[in-house]
Amino acid sequence: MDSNGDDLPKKTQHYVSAVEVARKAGVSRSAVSRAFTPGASVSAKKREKIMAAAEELGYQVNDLARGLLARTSRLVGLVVTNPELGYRSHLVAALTKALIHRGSVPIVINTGRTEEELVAAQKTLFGYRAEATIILSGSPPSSFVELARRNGQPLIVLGRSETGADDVNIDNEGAGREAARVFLANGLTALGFAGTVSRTPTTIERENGFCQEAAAHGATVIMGHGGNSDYAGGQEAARQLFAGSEPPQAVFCVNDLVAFGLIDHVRRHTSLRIPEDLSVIGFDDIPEAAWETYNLTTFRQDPAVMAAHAVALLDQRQAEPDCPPMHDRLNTHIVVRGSARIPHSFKP
Amino acid sequence: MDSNGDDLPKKTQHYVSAVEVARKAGVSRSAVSRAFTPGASVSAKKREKIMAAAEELGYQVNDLARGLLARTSRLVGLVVTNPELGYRSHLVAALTKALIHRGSVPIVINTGRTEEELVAAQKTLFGYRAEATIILSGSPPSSFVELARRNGQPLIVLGRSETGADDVNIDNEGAGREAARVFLANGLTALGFAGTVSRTPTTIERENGFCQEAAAHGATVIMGHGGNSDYAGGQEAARQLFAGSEPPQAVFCVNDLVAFGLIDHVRRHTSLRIPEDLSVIGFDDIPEAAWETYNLTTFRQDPAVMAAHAVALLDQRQAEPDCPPMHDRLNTHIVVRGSARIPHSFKP
DNA sequence: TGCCGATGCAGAAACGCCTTCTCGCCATTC
DNA sequence: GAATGGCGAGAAGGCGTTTCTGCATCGGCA
Repeated sequence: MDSNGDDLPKKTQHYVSAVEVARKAGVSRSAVSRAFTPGASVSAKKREKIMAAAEELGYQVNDLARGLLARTSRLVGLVVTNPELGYRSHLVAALTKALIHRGSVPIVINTGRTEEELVAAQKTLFGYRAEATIILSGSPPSSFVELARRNGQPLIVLGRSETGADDVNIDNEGAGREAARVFLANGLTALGFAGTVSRTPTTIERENGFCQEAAAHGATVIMGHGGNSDYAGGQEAARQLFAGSEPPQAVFCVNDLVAFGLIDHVRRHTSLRIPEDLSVIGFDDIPEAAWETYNLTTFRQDPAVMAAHAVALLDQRQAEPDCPPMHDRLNTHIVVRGSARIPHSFKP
Repeated sequence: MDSNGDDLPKKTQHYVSAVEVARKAGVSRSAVSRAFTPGASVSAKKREKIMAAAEELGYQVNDLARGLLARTSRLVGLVVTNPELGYRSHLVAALTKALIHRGSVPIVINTGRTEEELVAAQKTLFGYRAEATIILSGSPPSSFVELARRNGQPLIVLGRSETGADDVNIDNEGAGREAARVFLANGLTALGFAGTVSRTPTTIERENGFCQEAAAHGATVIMGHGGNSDYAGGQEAARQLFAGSEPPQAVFCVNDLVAFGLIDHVRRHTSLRIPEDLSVIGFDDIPEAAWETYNLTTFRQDPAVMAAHAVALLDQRQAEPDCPPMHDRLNTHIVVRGSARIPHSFKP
């Protein structure tokens, strides 16, 4: 028992530092440091003694100091808007998990997608010398990309390309085309697309693929655009699509949430049965898509896979800081459930 | 134009430091520091000049160094399991938003709820000298609470009391009682409770309140327990509840996801109509509860309010580091929709 | 048995970057 | 001419890492 004994715990209102551990273990400050650095030259006996002292004192290496010297921390920033919404909540969960598994520490900047807000987020992350920034929503302006490059901070953008940064994407256009093909192979030619007014590159690609493939086969596509790409947006799109005298026989929805809103609207306000009178295909395959009510045919976009690729891209970028922007494009595959008639001839 | 001119951007593979800003602005190092500290004695003109230089160079104060000196960072840790699931995704979103609004920077530790995992999360957060830790899932062991106290790091636990730390809670038991009262006032006496095998304090309180109130009025409650408190768990609970010859007339579900699973199971596998033959009440009021398919009567637990209270508690704790553990108990209120028959006499 | 060189380990010192404090100086201002 | 406010210079402090140097120990060889 030494002087800072157990009977005075109140006084210890601060973190213990390496000097205290050194004193307790009867070694030098640097020995403590070495004990915590893998591969450093310390004898096993001494390391053990130091670790015991550290454990007893509740010592924890100060990552702030460590990062100061290393000029980088293990913090990784995730910049995201509405992280609670649909697919994004799963992506955030998968990314935080993957990053922690990697030994990094995820910071989640929940903010808008305007340029100002993105720049503010970047400043915060620079301030903590974040190891990297991953952008899940919105498109970084080129100044953003440039500044990250200048500071040597990897920047990964999900769901956008052409930003000048590394990105992970999926084949939205291909999926859109495939959705059209599923409908067409069933003989359905009156098609609909349920999207949103505020179009993002992602949704535009899905729309383009779908419309192009439909046009190529002489099918017509009528468009419905809700306010947001969520449940209410789906209802609104449905209202538009099914208001006219010639409603579509099949609708491709920009994501699952929109599909749910659309389906519920159709069930309540029309007599159409799904999938007999109306085929619906969604996008994302969030867990709700498998719920019995919806039983939605949709395109699977596995958040864990996306997260793994983002992390892999980060590793690569750190290995080669100066190589040109890398682009990773993932494939999606359709998950067949009951909301769309699927032709026998069709192989996903 | 000085020597590190614009024609050699490649060389700037590092963060610019305060000395460089000082040199560029033609002022002293300390002036730069003063310019970035609110309330320090700098003339407006000089500050402006410094800010301009900082802007041009892309300078950002190193929060690692700042935190090292201050012995604390502005990082706040959120420890959470399955942050993508139901109510929790909304809570995480609300907390990150509230914290950022406050000027803090949220770290999200997505991990299990075992003691080991919680302790590992704590170590990480100590390492970065986090301003505070907020636990959303699981119960911190007493060593955890003690260590946080010793290190002077505020610790806030959501949804658990009796941990020795500050906590924010809701009146689960009262809500359970109210659910029972709604059913009873309708003359429904064959009641059911849909919960999970792995019981948490939160769910136990809801269950207790419900069962006690029912028992006090001579009603019987049969229990269904799914594996997890999610959709599949709700289906499983429904299977148990509706297997016997005397199914319940009304079921209180431990949360909305369970209610959805239960409702879907009932619709598919029984002929019972909701709410004519079966009343269902959920808990949380996540957005899906308002979807037309479910139109679920449920208890509202506003994530933004919960987050605001958590942040307020944090402010209070920082103002008075040594006051005894604080407990904040929020009320819930029932949101009446169509899944349960509501008696005319009933006032929420 | 005694000595040399090699080896491994420990301690001292410097470094990273910012904040804060103390002085001392200069230019205003009354 | 004295008082004030702004500013520069310099140094300390916070904490861990890394490099350098010195010392002890050990193996090997004569």
